[in-house]
Amino acid sequence: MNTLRNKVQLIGNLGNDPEIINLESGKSLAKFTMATNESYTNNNGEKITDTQWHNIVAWGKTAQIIEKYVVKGKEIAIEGKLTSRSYDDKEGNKRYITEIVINELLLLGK
Amino acid sequence: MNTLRNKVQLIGNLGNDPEIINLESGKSLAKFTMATNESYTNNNGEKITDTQWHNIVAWGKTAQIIEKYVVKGKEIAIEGKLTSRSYDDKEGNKRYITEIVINELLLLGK
Amino acid sequence: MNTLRNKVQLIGNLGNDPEIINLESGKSLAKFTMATNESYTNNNGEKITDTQWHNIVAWGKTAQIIEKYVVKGKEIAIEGKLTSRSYDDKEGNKRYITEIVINELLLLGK
Amino acid sequence: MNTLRNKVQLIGNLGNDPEIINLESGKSLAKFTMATNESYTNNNGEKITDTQWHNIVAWGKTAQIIEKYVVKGKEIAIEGKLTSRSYDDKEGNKRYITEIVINELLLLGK
DNA sequence: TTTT
DNA sequence: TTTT
Repeated sequence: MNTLRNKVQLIGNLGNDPEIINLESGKSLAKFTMATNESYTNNNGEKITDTQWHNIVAWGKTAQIIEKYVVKGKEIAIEGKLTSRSYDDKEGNKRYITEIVINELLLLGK
Repeated sequence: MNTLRNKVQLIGNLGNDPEIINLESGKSLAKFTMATNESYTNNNGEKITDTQWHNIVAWGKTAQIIEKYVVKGKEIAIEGKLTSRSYDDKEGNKRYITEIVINELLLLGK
Repeated sequence: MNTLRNKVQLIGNLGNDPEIINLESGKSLAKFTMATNESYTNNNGEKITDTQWHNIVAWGKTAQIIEKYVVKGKEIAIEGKLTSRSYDDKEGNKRYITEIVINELLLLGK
Repeated sequence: MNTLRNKVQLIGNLGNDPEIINLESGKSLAKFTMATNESYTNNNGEKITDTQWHNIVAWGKTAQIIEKYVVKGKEIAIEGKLTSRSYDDKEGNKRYITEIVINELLLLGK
């Protein structure tokens, strides 16, 4: 609900195998990183590739589909919500991380 | 080009007046933060408001429109690209920041 | 589900008051038309306004929100699915109609 | 410009080879139909497939890419604008057609 | 760290 | 730090 206010859509490839976490509550969680690749020719006629890496999180039924079908290198399309949170690192410093929480997943490629 | 691979859409309000930066190259740049608000009722019947804050960047003509018409509190819709970059902070630590670079802007409210 | 394959997003205004239909099954249905306005300057320097009209349909809880809060002229944002169907008109000719079935609704303006 | 107000995103397959039209003005135009497939299990436990067919139009450089790389059956992702227009059929009756004019094209599959 |  |  209210996904019209905060929506991210990415098409790209996984950089690693998903990490599956089974919480004590019985819920499961999948985490992985995903690359989006854009290539274009700049003003100097050079071919540029811009790769962006994204932190992805999925819950529940989507996490289970990911556990079953999604591996490192796989091409997927996702839609989700952009979220940021802070945590304290080992040295006690406040760190910020931005993650996309998946609403919908599409398996591409083959 | 290739915006289908990396697309963010947000509808929300500015948390501060945009910072306008005129680069030596003649290009201008606008930076601000934007909140997206989601409210829902949780399993305990409590009304929850989840506010996410986003770092927004705009270049060129869009930066000029922002300079003219967009102020703290203003409601806008944007579409852009999700980007992350690292920089070194004052203590020399590597820091990461995630920003949305605007492709398109819509002024809402009045 | 599977909304990534067929998604329409519109921001615009209602052309008429929504028609609310209460089906015998107990379900309710809202129907209305909605305009999207685009204005631009063409190659001859003339200011052009292109208005597109869309047939919108909503079911269930969304239909009830529309019945309560949405009237002719109101500005809304919607996300939905693009559908086409055929029917026979009064003269017995096959006619085709394209409609957007709402997944999500946002009330704009005030 | 102003694509935030009227945006369609489809992922699916071509139902026919694109028709390429070279206008006297020197512009080229590509036309084809595209299916989006949704499958789900209904309340009676039956597996349902809902296929929607869409009329697609592309101009200029996108039409040239389509001419080169896109054939019947090919999987593509598109983003475009929802438009409707009327024309008179052979019997002189006013007919309406809804088309999606492509802004952006992505070739999927292989 | 992916992919084309 | 916004807004409803």
